[in-house]
Amino acid sequence: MHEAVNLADVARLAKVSPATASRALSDHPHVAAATRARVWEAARALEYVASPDASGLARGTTGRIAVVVPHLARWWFGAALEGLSAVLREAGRDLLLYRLGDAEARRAFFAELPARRRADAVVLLGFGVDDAERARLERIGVGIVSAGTRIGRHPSVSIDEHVAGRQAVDHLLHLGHRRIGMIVTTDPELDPGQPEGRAAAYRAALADAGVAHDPALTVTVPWSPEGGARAMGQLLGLSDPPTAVYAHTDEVALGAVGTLRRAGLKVPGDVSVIGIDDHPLAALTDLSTVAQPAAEQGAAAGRMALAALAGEPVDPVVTLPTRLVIRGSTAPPARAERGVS
Amino acid sequence: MHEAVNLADVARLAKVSPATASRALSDHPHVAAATRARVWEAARALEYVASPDASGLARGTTGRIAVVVPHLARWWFGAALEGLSAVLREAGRDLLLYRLGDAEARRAFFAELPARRRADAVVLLGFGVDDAERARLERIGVGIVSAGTRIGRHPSVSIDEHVAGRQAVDHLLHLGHRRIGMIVTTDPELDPGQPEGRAAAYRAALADAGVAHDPALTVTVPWSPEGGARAMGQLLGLSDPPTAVYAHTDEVALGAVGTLRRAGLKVPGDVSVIGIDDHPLAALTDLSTVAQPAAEQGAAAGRMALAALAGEPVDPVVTLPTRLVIRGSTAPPARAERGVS
DNA sequence: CTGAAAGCGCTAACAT
DNA sequence: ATGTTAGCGCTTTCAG
Repeated sequence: MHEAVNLADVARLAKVSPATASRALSDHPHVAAATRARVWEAARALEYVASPDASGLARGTTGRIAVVVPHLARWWFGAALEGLSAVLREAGRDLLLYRLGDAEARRAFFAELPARRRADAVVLLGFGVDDAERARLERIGVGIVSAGTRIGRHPSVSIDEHVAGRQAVDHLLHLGHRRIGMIVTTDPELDPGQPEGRAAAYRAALADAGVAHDPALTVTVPWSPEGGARAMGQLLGLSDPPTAVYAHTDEVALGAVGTLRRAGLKVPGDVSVIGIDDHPLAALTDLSTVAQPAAEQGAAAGRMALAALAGEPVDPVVTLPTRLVIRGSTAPPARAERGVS
Repeated sequence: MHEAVNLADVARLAKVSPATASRALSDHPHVAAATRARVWEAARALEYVASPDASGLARGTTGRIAVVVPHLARWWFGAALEGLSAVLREAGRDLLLYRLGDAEARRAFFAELPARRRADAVVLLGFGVDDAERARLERIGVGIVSAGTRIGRHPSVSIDEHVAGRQAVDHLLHLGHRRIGMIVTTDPELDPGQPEGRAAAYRAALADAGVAHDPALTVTVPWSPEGGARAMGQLLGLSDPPTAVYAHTDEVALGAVGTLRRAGLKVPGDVSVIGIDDHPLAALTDLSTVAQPAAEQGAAAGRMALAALAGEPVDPVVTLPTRLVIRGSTAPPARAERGVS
């Protein structure tokens, strides 16, 4: 626990002024090579680590990026955060994590703007904000970027929800399914636009295939694997149950598969199931899905934030591709009921 | 993006000196109630948020806690981080997140001590460090606490790995299983003590039950659900395969279940499977397991760090309880092969 | 109870 | 190329 060593100590040991030491350590031009070497050597010897607070104060920046997330224990968020943290680490920026747990934490965050003066930029991961919240956020006075959702006109990365939904539903249609159920999951904390896009894709795909839309086949439940299980139960209770089910996320799809198994039904023999995400357990449980690059979205958001800080131009909207991954949970319906396309 | 407002602005508006404004805002004694109210009102009007860097510089603290994790996309880490972040938020501390991805990132972290001067305490989540790393860490000069592993003599929270392992294996033994396989998962990034404890429990449980230890029944694979799948394949290839399998984590257990299903075997009819964790998907897939409180471990670590900062006494070792959760993946062996206990 | 002044550790003109 | 001088925004003695 030896006492903190300052720039002054380094300067003294290197026999230069603090100013020169500072210049040498921050690789400024106009520093004699020999001097620079002497200073670095002194710094190394003393295990000197500059105080970012002090240099930030003097320079007017913090060296930190604030990252705001609504969840941490869900796959997408963890993966996105991994991508983001790797990019920030590479750039030598610190990551300040703000988790908006319940409604109260969320209200407090936007009311108290804790990120103010603490970060050079704010990255929002996977959740939308209302106009009032956006206004508050903008008062923090730093750049804003987001991944997985759009925040006003600020730069953002995400997938095309509509395309992802079409990839999933079109796959089921191609297999010959005509009676396709959809499990919509809502999460008050999340981006309201996400379920919308994925649900609209379902309706559009059915319409394009000439399949009549049956509202009974759409079940909405709050986000959670248990929700998926319950929703599947409801679909099975229908007088004419679906031969295939499209869930908005893999975790929910896995819940549905669980219910089917317990009901003694075969997947995909009796019912096909597809999700969206390509959660690590999807590969394991042989779940067909639409893969989305979560870590890449986080990384791209990080790069955009860094670019904005560097004054470089930033794409306002980056869309990353999704990919249909066909595994063993989807197959043609047992008795092919080909529609009159 | 209105210009940053400083303490000086607040002081001016409240017609007091910056010193008094500072005292009033930090709820010091010896400030007239009227003055205090005037200052707070001014601060509110200007949406003043103090610069933690400046006040930290002056006061000698940072208001931040550094949290170091080896992974983010795995359940335990996300959950622990959630518990930790909630506690820190409550206490008004900021959370600085350091993720040690690959070996290079890890080396850099310990070599460059980026947490130095940036945080008032360091919390290590779920991984052990070697002596050299610990020495470096201690040079950061702030308190250290850990969850999920022990770091020298620093305070830590965790479960009793040995007890957790016994709960799982004893359950299988109680059901009448005598030929029990174990899937050990190693992760170079993680605490080497963890697999040790869980594996030792297996051997001890078998010994106590008078079951001879067959080395062929222990398979070691690197951490990953796929690892679990492969390991199960190997166990199935044995001339006398196990009737039950104990996996060190649920994610791995689920991989094993996948392999069994693909092989056309029934769980638990043909083979019982149990894991450790109580991962959210365990409930869903009806996996028996030993539940461990991940979020609580993170929260406890946070509280310990805060207590240490406050100069309060801190328990050096906190052990949280685990709990056997019996679900549908475990049952008595088909042909009960009672041992000669 | 309040103000003036010094300083936290560093950087950025401004000199030389 | 290097040293000197001001602060960055806040807290904190030390005086009143």
